[in-house]
Amino acid sequence: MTYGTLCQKGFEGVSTVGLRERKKEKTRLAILDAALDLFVEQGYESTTVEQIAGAVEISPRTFFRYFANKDHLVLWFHEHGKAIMLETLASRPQDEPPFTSLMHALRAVLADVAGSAPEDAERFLKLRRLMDEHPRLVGLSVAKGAETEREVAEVIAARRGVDPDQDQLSHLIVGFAMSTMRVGFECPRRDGTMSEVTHRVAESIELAERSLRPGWDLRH
Amino acid sequence: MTYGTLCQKGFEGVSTVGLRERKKEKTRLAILDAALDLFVEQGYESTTVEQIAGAVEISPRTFFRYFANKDHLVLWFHEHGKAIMLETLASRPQDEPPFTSLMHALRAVLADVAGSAPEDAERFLKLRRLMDEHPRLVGLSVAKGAETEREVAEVIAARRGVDPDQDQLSHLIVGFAMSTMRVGFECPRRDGTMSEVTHRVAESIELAERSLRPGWDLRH
DNA sequence: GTAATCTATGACAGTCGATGCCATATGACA
DNA sequence: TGTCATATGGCATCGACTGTCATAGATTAC
Repeated sequence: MTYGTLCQKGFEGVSTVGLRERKKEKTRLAILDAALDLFVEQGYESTTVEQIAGAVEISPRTFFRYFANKDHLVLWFHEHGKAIMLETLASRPQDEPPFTSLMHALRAVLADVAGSAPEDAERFLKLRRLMDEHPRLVGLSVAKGAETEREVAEVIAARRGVDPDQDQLSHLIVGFAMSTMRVGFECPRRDGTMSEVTHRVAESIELAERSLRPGWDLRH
Repeated sequence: MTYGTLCQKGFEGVSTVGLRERKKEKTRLAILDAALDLFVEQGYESTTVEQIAGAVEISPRTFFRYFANKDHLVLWFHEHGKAIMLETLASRPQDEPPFTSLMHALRAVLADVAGSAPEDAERFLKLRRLMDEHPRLVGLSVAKGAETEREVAEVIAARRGVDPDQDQLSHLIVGFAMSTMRVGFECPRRDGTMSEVTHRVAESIELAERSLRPGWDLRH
């Protein structure tokens, strides 16, 4: 599975997908690209939905049928990352130490991003540059990440056989894992290429693993 | 220093503060309390600024002179927490391991909240219950926390004598510390008393310290 | 192929959060 | 008391959304 999967909804053949569906996905990406370009040009706040809609020649009302709100343009790729994370997690052996599984999930997300189609990679990097200049977007992103964190914590708690509302360690494990992820993806500021991202994430994973006591995530 | 400090701006005597200042702080708290009650009653989203303003008999325009926006009602106590955190951090010896200093800062925030005046404690607990029911508010809170995290990371990097844009470990240290904080403060769901919060935060600090390798935050 | 049907879109009106501007009221201070 | 600073309210306006309805175009049934 690659980063572009979300945009294509599988390959069951044209007949299943239909003209309608394909056109919708094309429009969605057109909106996304137009918006990102406008954001880079004139900033996030000062770009209006009306402008974005105008750039792709749809009505503002239609814009909101593709993206629930303006923020979703920026948070959109999170959905995909979350999906990969949960899938990977489900595929790991139940008796693997949770943090190890989470690092595998993180690597899977990274591999997916790094291996995505050029246009998708472009979008990803553009978004990342955008966040560098707009702290508010980082906030949005982190908040979305916290949502994922909550979900993942439930999975981890279930796997450890404890009640997520009682067990702090499950939350701590996931919290540390998400911190590792954020540090890897967010702390850039050099050339901003995909290979840099890959390198940085690998580095932060290594750092985290070296920092934790062996077996810390196995206690009850 | 107690949690209420922000609401009173010191004790240099009435003459320095003046009627104006005192009235303003009284109004600010009145708005806050009215808003929290309305939020509990009818939810965050469905409470309008007009209603809040009406409840304290001010104009909506004036509301925005006390709180930059509706979200600030909820994020307000973060400012205070951040201030304590940075103060505590500054007061710790430069050669103390960074994570240890951060845990001291966390304990200071906790002590402040726990030792605040009854009305302030009430506000804090009410807010916390509110967040339990409104995921969006948790998101706001986390986003605000991310901002703090960034600032704190700069302090830690400076202290370690490294460039914050180059050194991932500084970010990881602060990320782990903030995760510990969130786990302690956010994972509640029992009686919702202040003593429970105290207990939970202490627990998460202990858990974090036990999980990390001694000296992990000293490497370069 | 035509009719019935489903659905994506646009237009419009309306709500709410937020901001700038100006007039006025009220505390501060000499 | 009079002057000055500032807190407030009212108004106009913008921009993000949302509900509703009519319509055009795609899909399916016959």
